[in-house]
Amino acid sequence: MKKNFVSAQDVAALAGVSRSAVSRAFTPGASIADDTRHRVVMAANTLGYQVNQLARGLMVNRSGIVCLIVTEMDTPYRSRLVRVLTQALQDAGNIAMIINTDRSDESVAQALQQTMRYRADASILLSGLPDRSIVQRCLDNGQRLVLINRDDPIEGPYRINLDDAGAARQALDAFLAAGCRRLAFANSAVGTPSLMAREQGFLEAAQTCGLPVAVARHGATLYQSGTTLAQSLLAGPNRPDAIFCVTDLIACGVMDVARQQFELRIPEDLCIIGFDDIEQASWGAYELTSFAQPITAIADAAMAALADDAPNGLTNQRLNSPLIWRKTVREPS
Amino acid sequence: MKKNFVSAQDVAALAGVSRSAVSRAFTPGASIADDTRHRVVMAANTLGYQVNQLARGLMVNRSGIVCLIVTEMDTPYRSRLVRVLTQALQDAGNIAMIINTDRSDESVAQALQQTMRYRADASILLSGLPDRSIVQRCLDNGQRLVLINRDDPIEGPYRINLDDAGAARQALDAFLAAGCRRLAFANSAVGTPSLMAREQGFLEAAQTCGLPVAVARHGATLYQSGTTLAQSLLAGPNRPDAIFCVTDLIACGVMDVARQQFELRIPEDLCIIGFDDIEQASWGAYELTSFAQPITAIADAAMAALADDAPNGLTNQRLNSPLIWRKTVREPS
DNA sequence: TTGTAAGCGTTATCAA
DNA sequence: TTGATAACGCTTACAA
Repeated sequence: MKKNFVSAQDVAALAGVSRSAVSRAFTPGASIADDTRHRVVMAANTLGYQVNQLARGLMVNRSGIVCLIVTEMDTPYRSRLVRVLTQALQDAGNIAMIINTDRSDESVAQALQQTMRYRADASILLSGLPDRSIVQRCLDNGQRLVLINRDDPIEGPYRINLDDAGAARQALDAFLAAGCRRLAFANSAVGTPSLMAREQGFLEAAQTCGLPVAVARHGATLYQSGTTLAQSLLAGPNRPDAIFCVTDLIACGVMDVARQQFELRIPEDLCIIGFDDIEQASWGAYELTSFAQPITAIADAAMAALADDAPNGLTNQRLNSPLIWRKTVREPS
Repeated sequence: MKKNFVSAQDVAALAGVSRSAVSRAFTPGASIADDTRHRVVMAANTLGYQVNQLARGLMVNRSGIVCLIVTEMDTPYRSRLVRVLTQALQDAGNIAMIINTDRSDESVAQALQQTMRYRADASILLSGLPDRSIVQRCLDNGQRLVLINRDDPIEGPYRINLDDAGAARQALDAFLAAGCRRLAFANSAVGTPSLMAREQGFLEAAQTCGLPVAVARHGATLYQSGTTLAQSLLAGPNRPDAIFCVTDLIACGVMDVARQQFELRIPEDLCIIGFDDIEQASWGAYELTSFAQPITAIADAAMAALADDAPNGLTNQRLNSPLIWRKTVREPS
């Protein structure tokens, strides 16, 4: 039989006060005499009492729980975002629940239902987007919804996005300044809005300059996809001298086969730009020039969206991802 | 004013039944007529009702919440473990809460208090260990406690550990077979029990063979520490020809400076073994021979410890980490 | 099989 | 400032 936790009742008995006094002792700004609060706290400590947030949430209609719904959270960028978000939530007095999903809308819908069962104050979606009806249901029940890097045209939730197209243009400029003319784009096959926005932006910018772009799409957004993408891009007749990779993970894969299999020097023979600025981008083996995800800004925006007095003007934030120059693009001479 | 969620009351009213009927409709194996259950479910669907787990937890004295207490969760090994654990919890019908800590016992103690406030059924500590009194308090309140890779001699919690010393011996054997004689050990300065067990095991095994080991300790268990460790180990007069790195992250740092700064060939001039088998270990730039964390076995053991009928014999599991041969150690010829 | 009523551990309201 | 009492949304005897 499972033991019960210590309750306010127990504390009240030991301290010789009513249970409301115990409640007040743990409510900031409640009207209670210093003396009684002291007695209650003493009793609570000897008993090891902790306020039951489940019961408290029932009363105040606010659980303090925020749900993070995430795919592939063991990926460098994703895990860093999760860490920063959970930390920010903690600092704000909330607590994070994590639900893993695959990319299917159905699994995200299930996650959102779970979120509602625990009466989470808010859900933050790091990937995936379910049916509009379930989104609406969350909203109807008073749950906040924050979408990160989901550029879908959906009304209601707060949305935090990057200027992917702008970054893509900047990447093109960097390549042109380095003297590159045979351009390529290495994408995964998942087709997420933000990923496609990077491709689209790069293609359009190149078109403006009258330059063609070889684009390849393959697999998940992982290192392994980078290796096979490099094989198809570099084996062709008109070998590119610049590849914009939709993600650092892919860029690392591209670099490794470019060097080891095709014996290319980077950046002399081939320039590379990635996206995310994961930790490995700064490692000696890569020194990858990459656009940095503004993780803290994203977390700040998310926390602002969760604040009680969140203004309506913020419902669609677009943040910039600065280009971090390292050694995979020749500097303009 | 925050909106309320739909309650069983609302559903009962719409379905024309009592609230207990609603409760029964969502309790597996409850005695209820098919017809009424159907009516209730219909009503629940149109209203978007989800059982309130907070209130439910209050009644059944079981929240379904399991807390993961973790340091540096954006590290490759850690994030993979968190992903697998959260997934396993989900599959078992539980839900994961995440609390970040620094390594201080105080912050872990605070995390455990938070865990108790949410009446988590169990807490899983991936790092850090607080005062025995707070541990005891969790246990007293009926909360399960699982410690992963914490080799502390503490009674009560379930403990899941690796055979670090055995792995260290195996590493030594591999180096010896490769013809290495000038041994080194690259450790971080954090001094976690499992990290120290690897060092200790390596030193003792080497001593048995009468071989000295140069050991260096520095910084956190991160890539950057590997780079500075390599600098101090490789710059000396009697340059090692084999380095056992306490962690893959450190091994990657060591490899990058060994190659780029000291122009050493791996494994011809220098053999390296790591620990964890993180994803990057398999990347083309490293191809690191490393001991694999048995992540799924760890998760399975943790889930077994959380099961209602968890036997007592399991309280101290020790798992093996197989050596994954890649290309940083010369094969015995 | 069903509804009524009590109880879970809180906070909020209202007298005292 | 304090204690009694009524919610909160659920489950679970107990009767019907």
